Amino acid sequence: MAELYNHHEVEPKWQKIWDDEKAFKTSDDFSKPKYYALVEFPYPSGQGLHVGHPRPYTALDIVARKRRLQGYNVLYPMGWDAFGLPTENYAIKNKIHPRIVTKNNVARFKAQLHSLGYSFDWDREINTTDPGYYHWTQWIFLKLFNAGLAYKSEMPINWCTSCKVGLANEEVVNGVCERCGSPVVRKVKSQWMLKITEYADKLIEGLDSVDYVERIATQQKNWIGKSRGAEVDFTLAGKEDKLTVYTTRPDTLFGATYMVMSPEHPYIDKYKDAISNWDEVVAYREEAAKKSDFERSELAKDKTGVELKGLRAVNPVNDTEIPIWISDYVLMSYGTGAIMAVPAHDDRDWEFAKKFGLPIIEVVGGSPVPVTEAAFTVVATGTLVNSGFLNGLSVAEAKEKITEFLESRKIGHAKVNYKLRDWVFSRQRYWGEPIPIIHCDCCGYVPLKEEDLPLELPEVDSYMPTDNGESPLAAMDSWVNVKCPKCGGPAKRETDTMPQWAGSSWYFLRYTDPTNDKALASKEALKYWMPVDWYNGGMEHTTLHLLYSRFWHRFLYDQGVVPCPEPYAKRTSHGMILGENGEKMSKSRGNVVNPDDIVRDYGADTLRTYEMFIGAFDQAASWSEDGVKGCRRFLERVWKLQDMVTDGDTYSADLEAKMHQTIKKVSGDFETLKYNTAIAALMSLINEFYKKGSVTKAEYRTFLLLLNPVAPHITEELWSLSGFEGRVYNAQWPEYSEEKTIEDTITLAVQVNGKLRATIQAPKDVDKDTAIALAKEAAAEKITGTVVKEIFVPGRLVNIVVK
RNA sequence: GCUGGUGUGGCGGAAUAGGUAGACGCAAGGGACUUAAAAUCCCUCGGGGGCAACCUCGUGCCGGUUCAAGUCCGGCCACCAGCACCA
Repeated sequence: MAELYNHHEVEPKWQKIWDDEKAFKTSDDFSKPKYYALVEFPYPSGQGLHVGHPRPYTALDIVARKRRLQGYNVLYPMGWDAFGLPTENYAIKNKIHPRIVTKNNVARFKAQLHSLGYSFDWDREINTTDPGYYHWTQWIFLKLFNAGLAYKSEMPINWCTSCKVGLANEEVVNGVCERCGSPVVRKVKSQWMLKITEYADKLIEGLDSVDYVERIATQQKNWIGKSRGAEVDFTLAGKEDKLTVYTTRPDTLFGATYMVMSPEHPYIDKYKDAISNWDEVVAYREEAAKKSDFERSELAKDKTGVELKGLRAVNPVNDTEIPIWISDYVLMSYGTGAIMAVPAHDDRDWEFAKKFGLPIIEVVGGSPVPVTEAAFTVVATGTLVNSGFLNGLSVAEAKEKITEFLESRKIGHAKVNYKLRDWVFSRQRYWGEPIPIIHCDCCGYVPLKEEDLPLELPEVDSYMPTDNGESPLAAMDSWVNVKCPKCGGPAKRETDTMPQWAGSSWYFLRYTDPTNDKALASKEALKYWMPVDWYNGGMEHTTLHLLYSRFWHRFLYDQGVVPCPEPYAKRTSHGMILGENGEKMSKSRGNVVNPDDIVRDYGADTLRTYEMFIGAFDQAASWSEDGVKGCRRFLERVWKLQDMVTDGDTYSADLEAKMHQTIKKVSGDFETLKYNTAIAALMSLINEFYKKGSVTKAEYRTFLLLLNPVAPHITEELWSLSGFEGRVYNAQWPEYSEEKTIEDTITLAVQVNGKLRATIQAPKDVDKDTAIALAKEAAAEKITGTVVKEIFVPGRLVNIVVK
């Protein structure tokens, strides 16, 4: 009899052997077929690993391990996204250098990951805070700068009142800081910006060439928010200027009964003298300025606004004079900051018109209710009315015709707009990559020379950010004051640092050649390894990291640095692991599970198995300690299987089909995120072995191989105890034969009028007539009346239809 | 409001292409072993009816297509996620 399964001995033993034997070292042999599996590298926080981390890591570890058994050269790397605010805040609070904090956190994370038995190639470990790494982050920034895609701009930014730092639009969630939950206000600051908008189309088109799960692709498309329409010039009555608007419905131009400008529109000041109710306008404008963008949209229900009395616009298609209003429902940051209002065919304009008693003119017929009752916004049906030369046309035809008309008269043109904004790239913080730019009064912004990279973070006395919005680096005179690389005159360094997203926007490239000091990675390594074959990560990164890194990668492709336009061939996403009570795990809720405790009490293999068995991989799942116990029980049954092994180099006759079915099922499920059913199939198979009380050597061997990617330690131990050759990690993945997955004798369902009445046993290749004859015999009592139809589905059922 | 997704036992969840609903696991109940407990093993486990073989209802709700619907179509409802005055 075998001893009881002791994970305390088995797991560290094999982790050491794998390390010693360099079991998972990625080969530099570029002639072998490659497979690049990637999980998002963690931010090494002070809290240590969370039980959420092992879910994606185990999933791709399974894929990586399986691929190795299938003969691929596998790259499955890990590293640290280590710049960032929490580390800096911790450093400030505890007066420890962020570098030290990072080092300690990384050590803890690494030990935790190691205890889970992941097959990462630790020789390729990277760290974004390493100067040898951020050398190339800065290098990419210089490329962007030289290509005109990085620029400095005075603009209102999202300012987190607690972190004292500017945020990208993507980092503001419901008006508060994504990180700390504090209110975000608008603040005008000079910021480095990246022109991601220039890549909007390429980022949309690129989605067609990759295999992303549907919801990720759609979310990215919605975030980029491409819309097609036209810009139209309205003249200001009695003035030289034109008021240009953007609309997606140029077909409704005849229905424009008033205009609305954003309260920030420059024409308001320009035509101050013409506006007779100036005091009222100023009051409204001040009121609007006080509100954050969030409040403005929160208060969306009730429209407000003020008419600019004395200023009127002329509709270019019918020369009608119409009033101009200002209202905060029109945003300065989208389109032209002004709109033509067509209340009959736009919900917002309709509400505004109703509130202020403005005329509503129907120009698209087909509305189910009069347009005085509700706006008619449907585009698919409807024919133009009250619209001069557009009358009788469909909406689509009218759009085309009016655009031609506007272009021929030079009073408008087709125009595409995006919701995507440029990326605010400055952070007024210490613990980030210094931006390698020098500002010279004569030469402007001058990039550092490539040979002067990396520009290392200097030591400072205090990491405290300042209330005036300057980075702690600004106080370091000796570092700030330099000579201009161009003219040699006195100049100052940029003191803002890069956001955390910088280092993670290209890290997958570095893994291919992590120690290269001549380039971010060699051309050969990039050509061989890229693109990433399978990238899994959190849904929360869809409009942040995932979009940013696609942008950088596409840019690097355009620069000839990387060999393919898209970085990730396949992207999947895992669901969150919730607490036992179904709520998000958090300290305050007291429902946090520490993976260290699970590894200690049940073992790494149990944790891995449980997290894969917990439910559908892409959906949220609640933690259950009882569920963990169930998986441990399964592994103990696996352990005890060693006492049932009998000689036999083949599968036994009664289990042959089941063996082939299981190989097929497990092989397929590991590829399609269905880890839970793969494990269920293995449990089902082991139940068969127990029912028989024995398992042949061949069956046992296959079983261990199939289970190995999920539970690598116990399978490696059992493999070695059974005297199988070598190690599981470099054995071969088992094969199945499609033909053998079908049993010789199958069970057919017998239905009468679609209802199950009996089952029959028949040979697998039974013909229709025999099957029907058997079925009629088995369900004879139920067949009353005339048989009108007989249906035979091979391998499935017989259905007798009687009347 | 818009976009995407999900609704199946006491619970987590299964069910290629429409073809025996509830795999696998958990919990629960009963039994064996034990002085006892834990562990382990065996049995039961969607509702209702029947001693039983069986019958009947049942995959959020209403209708439809089909020999056959958890799966397809039409119309609702609920929940989750993302976006949200983007003209």
